[in-house]
Amino acid sequence: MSSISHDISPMVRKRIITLEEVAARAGVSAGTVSRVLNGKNKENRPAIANRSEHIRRIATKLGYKPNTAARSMSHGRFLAVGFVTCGDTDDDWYPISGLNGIHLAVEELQWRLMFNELPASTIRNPKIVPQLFRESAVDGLIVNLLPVFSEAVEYFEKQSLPFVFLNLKRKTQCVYPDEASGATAAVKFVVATGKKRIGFFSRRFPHSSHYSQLDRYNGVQEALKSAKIETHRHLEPLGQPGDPPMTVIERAEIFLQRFKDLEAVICYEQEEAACLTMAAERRGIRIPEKLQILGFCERDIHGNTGLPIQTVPIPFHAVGTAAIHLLRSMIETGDYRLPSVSVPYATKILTF
Amino acid sequence: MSSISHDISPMVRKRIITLEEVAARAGVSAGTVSRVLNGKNKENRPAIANRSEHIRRIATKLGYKPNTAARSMSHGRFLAVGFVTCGDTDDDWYPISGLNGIHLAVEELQWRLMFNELPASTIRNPKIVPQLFRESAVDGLIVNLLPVFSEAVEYFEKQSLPFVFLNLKRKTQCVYPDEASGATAAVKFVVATGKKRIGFFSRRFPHSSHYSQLDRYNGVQEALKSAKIETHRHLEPLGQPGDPPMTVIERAEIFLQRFKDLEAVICYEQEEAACLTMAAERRGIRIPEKLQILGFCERDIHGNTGLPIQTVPIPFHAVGTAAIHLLRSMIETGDYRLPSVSVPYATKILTF
DNA sequence: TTGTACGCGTTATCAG
DNA sequence: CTGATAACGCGTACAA
Repeated sequence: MSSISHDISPMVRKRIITLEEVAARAGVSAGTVSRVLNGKNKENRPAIANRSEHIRRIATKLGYKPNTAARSMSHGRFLAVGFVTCGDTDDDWYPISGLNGIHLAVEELQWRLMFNELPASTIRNPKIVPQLFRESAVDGLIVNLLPVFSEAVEYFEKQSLPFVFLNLKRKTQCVYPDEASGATAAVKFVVATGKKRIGFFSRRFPHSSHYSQLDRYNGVQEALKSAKIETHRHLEPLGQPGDPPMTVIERAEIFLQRFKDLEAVICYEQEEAACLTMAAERRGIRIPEKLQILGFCERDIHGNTGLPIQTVPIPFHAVGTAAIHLLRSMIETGDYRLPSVSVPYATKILTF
Repeated sequence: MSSISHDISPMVRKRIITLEEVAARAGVSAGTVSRVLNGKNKENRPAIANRSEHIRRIATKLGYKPNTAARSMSHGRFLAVGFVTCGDTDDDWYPISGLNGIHLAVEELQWRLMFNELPASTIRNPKIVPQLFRESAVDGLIVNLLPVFSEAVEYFEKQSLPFVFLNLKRKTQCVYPDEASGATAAVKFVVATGKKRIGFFSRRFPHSSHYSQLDRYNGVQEALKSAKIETHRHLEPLGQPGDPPMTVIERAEIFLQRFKDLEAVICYEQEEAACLTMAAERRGIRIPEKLQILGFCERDIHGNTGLPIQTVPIPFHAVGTAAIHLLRSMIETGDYRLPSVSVPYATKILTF
């Protein structure tokens, strides 16, 4: 069916090359090779520099690669950290850009990054010891476990590894986006385009389930107040407590009916923005001509689609990088309870 | 701002416990503890069973965890594999469900999973040796590198590790979804709802850049033919070769104008489905009442939003699991060129 | 700067 | 079934 289905050509399996073998070929001892390759010699004198260069060339030619397991043993540390997400099918999510940021910082430190999963059911079952804690393989953990964070924090405290939680707002051991700065950026951007009647739309009424819900909401209201613009164009909770949950589109329809004069809406997330757009077009409100819609999102996912939604990019990449830096401090100082870090939004807003 | 900002309680740092220490406490030798914990003793006689139980209890009490680095050294293999994605900012993507499937299979094997990035720029620059290939840390690689796959294949061949490509269709060393089965499932589903005039919409005209474009398109046409339904309700390439690229929404508008009688549309991906939905609503075509829209997607991302798009779930989870099984065969047989595996779609289609 | 020797924690071998 | 011992590959302290 596809036009691409060539064979992949044969592959040569290489034997593992050790320091010892490089040393033998170079006529020196393994210790010397190790020092040269790790730059622990000053190489002042030209004779030495030449010999060292020779050793490096041989190592390259032979395809020598240090064995990280051996290095870990001798070093007494793994020089590796783990990323932990929940892994529950159809429920797992994490920002890939966040993992990119983590990897970037890990690579700079010459560390390695393990990928781990810890389902909610495992956390809740005290009888199960997950893989992650049955063997020791890393020096610390970056944890992305929003669905069950309160239980998760207790759970990780019982372990002996340092850890950093992502996107959780506590006094210590957390790294999270500063939602107030994001809200401010969003409002400034909208105000700069001349809009006066600005709403906030979210799937739920901001409550305590995740800090970003309340922080974005409050941040928007405060920024509007600073700009002397009317606040609180937002829906209260709808329906009775026991009612079947309303879809986001239904809520969006009510929102648009309630606030007929809106010029712009800042949405809690991209999903709300998409639903609101759909609801608006159905009512004949043309987006973005008649109504400007913004959503907070990991990245600009609408490149070249033409979808009329503007994106406030959440700084997950920077969050990931900062998390590794925090974890590194914990590992190297031995103090596992360092204060949390709040990462500001960039002021730039992506456009379509 | 947030209502949640408690302190995290102090943490006790534990020293590393070795086999030797467990052995000392149990009054046996390290070798014995190792054998007992690894179940290499039959434990026939009750006295032995009791002693073994005692050893296990002590190990648990002391919080003994095998050191994976030491185990790797002794075993001569890392018992770990790497997942490789491109990591380019704003361009990186992989199905999280696929990584879930990989992790599941890795965990069952009691292996570990490393997360690696290999930017296109690194692959193209022969002078750079990336982290991934500067040290040896894994027994094999699962590679997800679509943006540059042709160069990537050559690149990996030069290395000494076994590898499996995801979502690439070649004769060997690949695992990918069987798009024909997915197209058939989609068409069957739509036909079962009584639709007769069925279109196919994609951002680009199906070409060779990725096999799934052509395979989904052909699969749909063949399934339609089997169902004795008119085929080829699809746009040819639009515009001239040098023109600025058209947005997906613009293309969707032309599509709807061209095929006015459609009852259902199967879209190449979820993104096309979203854009088509938007374009349709703008023309007053109510979705899904007047037009049924399906899109292929990693998972049902529209849970509870009310967005009227139906999802054909791509079996990435199964692809990930199959990839690990294939890689395992390579590692254990020493044959790195095993035939590729095509993973069928489930027949179930998610609904909203 | 070099070579030697040892330690890291685990598993495998082998004699008892 | 057990204990002693060697081996895995690397880094490094030590003496030269």
